[in-house]
Amino acid sequence: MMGMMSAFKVATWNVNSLRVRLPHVLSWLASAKPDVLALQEIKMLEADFPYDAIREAGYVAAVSGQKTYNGVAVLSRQASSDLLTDIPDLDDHQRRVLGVTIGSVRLLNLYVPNGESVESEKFKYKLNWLTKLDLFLKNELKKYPQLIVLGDFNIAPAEIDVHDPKRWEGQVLFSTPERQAFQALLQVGFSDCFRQLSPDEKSYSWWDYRMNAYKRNMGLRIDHVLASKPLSLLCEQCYIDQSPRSWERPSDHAPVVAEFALR
DNA sequence: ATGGTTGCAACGCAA
Repeated sequence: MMGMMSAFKVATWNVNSLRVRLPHVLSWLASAKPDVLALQEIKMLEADFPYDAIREAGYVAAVSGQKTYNGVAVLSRQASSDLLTDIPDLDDHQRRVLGVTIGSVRLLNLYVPNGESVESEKFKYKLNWLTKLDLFLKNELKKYPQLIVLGDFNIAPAEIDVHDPKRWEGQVLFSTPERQAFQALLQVGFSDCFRQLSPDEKSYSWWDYRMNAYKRNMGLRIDHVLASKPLSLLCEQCYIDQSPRSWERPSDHAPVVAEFALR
């Protein structure tokens, strides 16, 4: 109907192998019923993607995969179009990016490099990757006013996003250059939906498999949904669904969900 | 306390 609002529910989840986590994804889709689910670390080739199971669940899939590592996919109820798998001017064989258009919304699903440690070459690769992303997003915002950038950013933006900021200070995922890179992304014209709606909430999206980190709630908020300013005004809910992290043989990440009241 | 756990794939690498 004319003028009627409809909820557009998007989610992001680093599944750490879709081969292992397919039952988790199917179960979560059935209960959460998002319009879109962006997956990271599917760790498989497109040829091995479980298209049939995803279709039977009521979703279509756009996939950018590779063998063994990385790999991203976007599941959606509506078909997606205008797929993009690479950031211009970033020569990267690692499959970490998937842009799609769904209805009036442009989505960019990201698996930002982990960085390993602040002393490593992978850390330099991470920072360069984020710089190139920044330049890319400036142009994407001009093309797509309704833009959502979501995924595993491998950055906890602030102290409130870390269970023990003192211990994590200067470490990868929470170092100053990474946090500055995250702020630079926001400065391009995005809002961190979770933090926008819950300024004081301590809620994490990732817990290390080691040291019983989940049971002790030793987590970090490193998975994010960023919305362009026009869209952020329409964001009505954003939350982290911790429940799948407590399931049998879980991913080390939990899904982050955001709901937008599209016109 | 420089540990520990998981996935992939092959006895190491990446997270």
